[in-house]
Amino acid sequence: MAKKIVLPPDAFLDVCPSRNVLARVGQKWTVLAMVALHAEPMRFGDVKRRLQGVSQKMLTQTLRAMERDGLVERRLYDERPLRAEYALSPLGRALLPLVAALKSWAEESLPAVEASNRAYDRKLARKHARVHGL
Amino acid sequence: MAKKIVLPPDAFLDVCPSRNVLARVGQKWTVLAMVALHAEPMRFGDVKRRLQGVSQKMLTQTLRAMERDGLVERRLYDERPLRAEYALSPLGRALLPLVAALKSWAEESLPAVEASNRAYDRKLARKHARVHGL
DNA sequence: TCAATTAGGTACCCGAAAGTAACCATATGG
DNA sequence: CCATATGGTTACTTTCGGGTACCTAATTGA
Repeated sequence: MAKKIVLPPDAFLDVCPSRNVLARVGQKWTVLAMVALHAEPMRFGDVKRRLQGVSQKMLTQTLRAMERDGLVERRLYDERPLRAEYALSPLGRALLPLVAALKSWAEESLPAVEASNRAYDRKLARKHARVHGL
Repeated sequence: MAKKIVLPPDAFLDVCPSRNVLARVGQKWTVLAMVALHAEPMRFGDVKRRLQGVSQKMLTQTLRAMERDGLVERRLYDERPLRAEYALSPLGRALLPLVAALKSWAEESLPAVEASNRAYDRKLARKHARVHGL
């Protein structure tokens, strides 16, 4: 039997499963949920209140997916009423600085991005007027 | 007229447009395209070959969106045949370290994530068997 | 003359992501 | 008795990201 050669993952290759990992971080609520959990474990309702506009279903779905990927740990306490706590796992804590930086970058760059959007749209409108008819 | 109070962007708020910025970075090909352009300007075809599996339409769409957001600059040279070069803008270069780290994290964490997936699925299967019927 | 390269654009379609609404159980407060 | 809170699940629907296929238009090589 020939020795199996193991290549390091490379997301540039279309067969590479690391693309899936990348895709999951790209889910709508994942980054925000991670940042919400940055400091201490939070209860479901607390996270929900933090992520304004998230529906119950989507938050459950997001947290479940993160749990499945090993980014968060879910602890369900058998109390009445129920109590569920979510905390970043070691893997999640390793990812946290990256996504937190991403969120911060998005907030800081918002003015620049919006200005660029407007400039692009104006340029496109001028071109359209020139070509299509003024 | 009352003085307008300007709050800093906060992606936790559901009205905050920074969420859109975050969403665009989460698009399937954006991160890979940015990393591909990390070193030097590249031509359309070069980027396409680098991002294995990307369709021509999606690459155009991705690069256009990035251009509109001010992440890349597109230079079209009037040569025969046409030549188009894409380069990271200053804004894009500021974002590059973050998305590059994200891509690296995805590649490095792939084994851990896959192991976590398997463990989670096994646990879920056991629970299903216990509840539904063995 | 035919094919391939350059860099796109457009029409059409599917499946996944996301949202809405309803339901469940248990418990406390009015 | 009803509303609230806890933490979900399920069904249904809609949106849209992403894909394939086919088109342009100019130029080069076989």
